[in-house]
Amino acid sequence: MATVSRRKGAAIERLEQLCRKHSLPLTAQRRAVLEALQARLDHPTVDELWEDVRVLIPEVSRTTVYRILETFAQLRIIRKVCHPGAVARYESLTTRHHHLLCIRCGAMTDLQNAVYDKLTLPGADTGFEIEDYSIQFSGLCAECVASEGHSRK
Amino acid sequence: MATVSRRKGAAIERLEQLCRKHSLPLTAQRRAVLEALQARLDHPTVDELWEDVRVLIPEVSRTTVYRILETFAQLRIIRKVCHPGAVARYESLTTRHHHLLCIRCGAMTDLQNAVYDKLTLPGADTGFEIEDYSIQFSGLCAECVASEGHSRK
DNA sequence: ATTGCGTTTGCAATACCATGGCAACCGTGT
DNA sequence: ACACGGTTGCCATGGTATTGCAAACGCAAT
Repeated sequence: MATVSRRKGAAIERLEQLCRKHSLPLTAQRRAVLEALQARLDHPTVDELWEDVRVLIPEVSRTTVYRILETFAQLRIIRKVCHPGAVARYESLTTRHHHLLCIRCGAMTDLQNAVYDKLTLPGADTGFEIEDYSIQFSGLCAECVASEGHSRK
Repeated sequence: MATVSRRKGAAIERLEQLCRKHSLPLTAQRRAVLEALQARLDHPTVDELWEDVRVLIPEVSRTTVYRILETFAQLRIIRKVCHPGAVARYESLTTRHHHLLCIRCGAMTDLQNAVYDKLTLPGADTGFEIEDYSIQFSGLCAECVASEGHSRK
């Protein structure tokens, strides 16, 4: 199928490190889930990812994908995306970026702009140990603007 | 401007205006849902709000609460909170604020700090018509820091 | 390479969240 | 007061996420 000639990918190496660190066995399923997620540029749901993983491991269970994604999110290998919809979505950890979210249809797009990447994190007075941030810009996507254009604010 | 008589609550008045504007009947259920949401300072789930509304209208249906919240969110009277959990959460529209989110347990707290309130919105080149934004700071809450303190980063 | 242990996986069943259809009800304008 | 259209409540349905347990697997010691 795919050419295996390419090197391992930095994130897979990182996965090996993290699995060792947390004493987690590095199974074929875990590898496949991470690869499938990193091959995507959007914010797939669990079922979408399941479809991708089945290409690599046809007999993989949906439950397993659920569990692996949850585990990875806990270890901060991937990120569970904040989305107002009722289904869980994930994304691989890439560079810092932000999200454009349509209030009406739920469409979500990435936004990368250095202007927003230099904020200073809140201090310890919040009670939280903040590691990262992401800005959610909310509004209307192009399609919804077109279909809602008359109602003024 | 400071002399705003607190008789009815500004948001209820706003609700009446918006209902008229969109030709929506202003029912007792809609009033109760909005009041219940504004009485809370957190980010309640639909069921949590349903419990509150039942105090005011004992025979209200859970389905109705679902529908009203969805309608209000569409009209931008309230906001559907972005939360990685699988259940929908809402908050009443207040001033611009941001969220501290625990990656581990899902706890969510508001953060209000003028430092983060002066960002310029992305332009039309994004294809979106942005109205507002909110920053999601992600990390560990105090409890989870305590229970995860050994794993070095 | 083999063995043994603890973890993970897969399957099925279950719980839970959210939505849709339909008759009765209620708010609104006349 | 009346009639109309939208809303509500109930029930059923669809879909998502979680749980328990036997079998399979990864990992490390032998």
